[in-house]
Amino acid sequence: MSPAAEFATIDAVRDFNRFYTNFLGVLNKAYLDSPYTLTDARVLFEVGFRGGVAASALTRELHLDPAYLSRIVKRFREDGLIETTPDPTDARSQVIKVTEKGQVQFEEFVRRSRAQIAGYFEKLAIGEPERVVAAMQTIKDTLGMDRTTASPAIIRNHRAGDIGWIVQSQARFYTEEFGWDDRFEGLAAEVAGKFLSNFNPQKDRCWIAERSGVNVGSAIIADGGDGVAKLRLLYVDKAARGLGLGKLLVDECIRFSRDAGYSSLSLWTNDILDTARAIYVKAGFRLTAEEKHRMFGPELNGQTWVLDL
Amino acid sequence: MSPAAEFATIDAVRDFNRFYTNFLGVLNKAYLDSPYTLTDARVLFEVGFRGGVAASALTRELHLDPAYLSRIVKRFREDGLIETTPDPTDARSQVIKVTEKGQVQFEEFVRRSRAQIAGYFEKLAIGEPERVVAAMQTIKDTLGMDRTTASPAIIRNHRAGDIGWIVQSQARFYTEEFGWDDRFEGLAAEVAGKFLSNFNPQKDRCWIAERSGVNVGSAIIADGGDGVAKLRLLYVDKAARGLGLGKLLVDECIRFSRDAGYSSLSLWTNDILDTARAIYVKAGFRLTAEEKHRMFGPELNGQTWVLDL
DNA sequence: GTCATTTGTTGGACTCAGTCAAGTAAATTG
DNA sequence: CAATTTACTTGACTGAGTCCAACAAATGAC
Repeated sequence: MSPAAEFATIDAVRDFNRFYTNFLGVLNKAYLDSPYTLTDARVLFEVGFRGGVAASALTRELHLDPAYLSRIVKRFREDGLIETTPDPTDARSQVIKVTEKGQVQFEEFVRRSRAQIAGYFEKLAIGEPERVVAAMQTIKDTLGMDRTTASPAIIRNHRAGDIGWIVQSQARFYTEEFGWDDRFEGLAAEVAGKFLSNFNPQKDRCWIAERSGVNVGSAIIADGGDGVAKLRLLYVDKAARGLGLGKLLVDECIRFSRDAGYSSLSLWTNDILDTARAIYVKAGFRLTAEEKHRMFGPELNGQTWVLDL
Repeated sequence: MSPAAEFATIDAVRDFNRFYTNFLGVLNKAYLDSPYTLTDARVLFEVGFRGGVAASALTRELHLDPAYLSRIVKRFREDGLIETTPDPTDARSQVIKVTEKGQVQFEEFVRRSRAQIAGYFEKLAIGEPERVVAAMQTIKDTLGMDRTTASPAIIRNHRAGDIGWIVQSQARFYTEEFGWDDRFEGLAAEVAGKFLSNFNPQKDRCWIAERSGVNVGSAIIADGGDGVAKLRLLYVDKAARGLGLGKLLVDECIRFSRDAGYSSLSLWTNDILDTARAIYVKAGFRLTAEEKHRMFGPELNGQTWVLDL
């Protein structure tokens, strides 16, 4: 970073810190009408979340004074929220766990905290919460020291709005990356719309890859007739590349197609999409047809791949 | 947001809050080896940044107790960091300003704070600081928006991904609000897809209402044949209701349809959508047909409205 | 086996941040 | 003009959190 840019960047961070200090201050009022303080809640949360922590780990994790923590632990033990047992591997240390009563209190904290945030998010436009979460993820992943603990992705079936999301994200990506025009989005929307309109749970399926509530990938299996399943709209967002999500989605598609009784699985793609092609090849697909076209503006090499099930 | 998606999103926010509380805790140690506290710094910063503030403004801005602030101001005055002069327009109030000495201390605070953050940023890869700052901007703009003084909405033509956004936002809204099923999203996607596939700039148009980079509304005019324009997919997001965007979009539709040489403008809607209907009535549309249907699950009253141009 | 280190616990003094109540003086409202 | 509200000030107080010192017991390093 150049020094000039540095000041602007740093002051932007300082500005954000002032803003977020305020924001957190408002949120933390949630604990006001309980007999516990914010620090109490943080300790109980940490103990409840992991299960069986040493006091020394807590002081490091939460940046608390050992003396202070010791007193909090003592109070919690007297209140019956946690119990401590000596650590068998290190007799100096002790293992701290929540009791059932502690678990109840812990869940109460979680409930309150969630309600607070939900109150804020209610006022937001569709898609805004996801943008915020994605931004938070970016900050945490970048500033957080240990890079290994990025939150994992899950794969689930589609819900309301997901089809629209698929169209939107693919259209943006192919337009920005390859300069495809409107017609691609039109085709994607039509394909996706027909998929939903003719949806048959036995023969059709849509998978969404999601990470901390944000959609990051998709794949669709639709009935192509004559025992052929069509794999469509495979996509993994830039933010989630390199995690093997593409392969996971394709595997899911193959398994489902087999179980649904299809005899083969077919897909249409364009040869510029290298990573996707690599996944198809690895999964055993073979190229059955190829033709140049200009369906979306630039000249492209359309390819049909087939896998016998 | 659906409740299921909500938990993942909210817990991601809670996770970030825990992380950032820690991060801020570390940063705020910057004031430790100065004779001033974090609150002192906040006060001096606010006074230094604006110049000539009333005490009451400070209490509001920094969420401080008047008594508490009064003492801080007193101490600062004794230390020669600030000076207070009576407000000529209101003798109860006083104007607080930094002295030269105060300015020096203020700059020292800024320097320290910057050094702290710079220390963190030194370890980052090229481009990462910018990503972090952009993410912070997103969070601040989304959460911190004082929605009353919010940046105004603009209306523009569609871009890549907007059609997908329309499908997504409408599907989510009608599913959550009225319990409509998948078939609505399917129909919306097909309609929107056909619109793009057959797009004719002379006869078709799509408007997007946007506020600080976020889509908040939409409307489409498509050629219905026989000189009839079809108004479709009118939508204003929850976050932007009450700003008259719906009317603005409909007006835009009417003007375009007239200019494009259509003889009438027709639209299909459902009677439960009260605010939309009010807009149509006001614009001069008249109800020409009505029929009960169950296209999207619950029983609905479909209505066709027409405006002669 | 000794010595330094780590993991806790306890006591006491202290500061910071904030609350509460009461009071003064000016401004605003009816 | 009286009553209420607003802008501060002061005193008395509290509870959260920090700092320091001392201590016990176990562990690790050499």
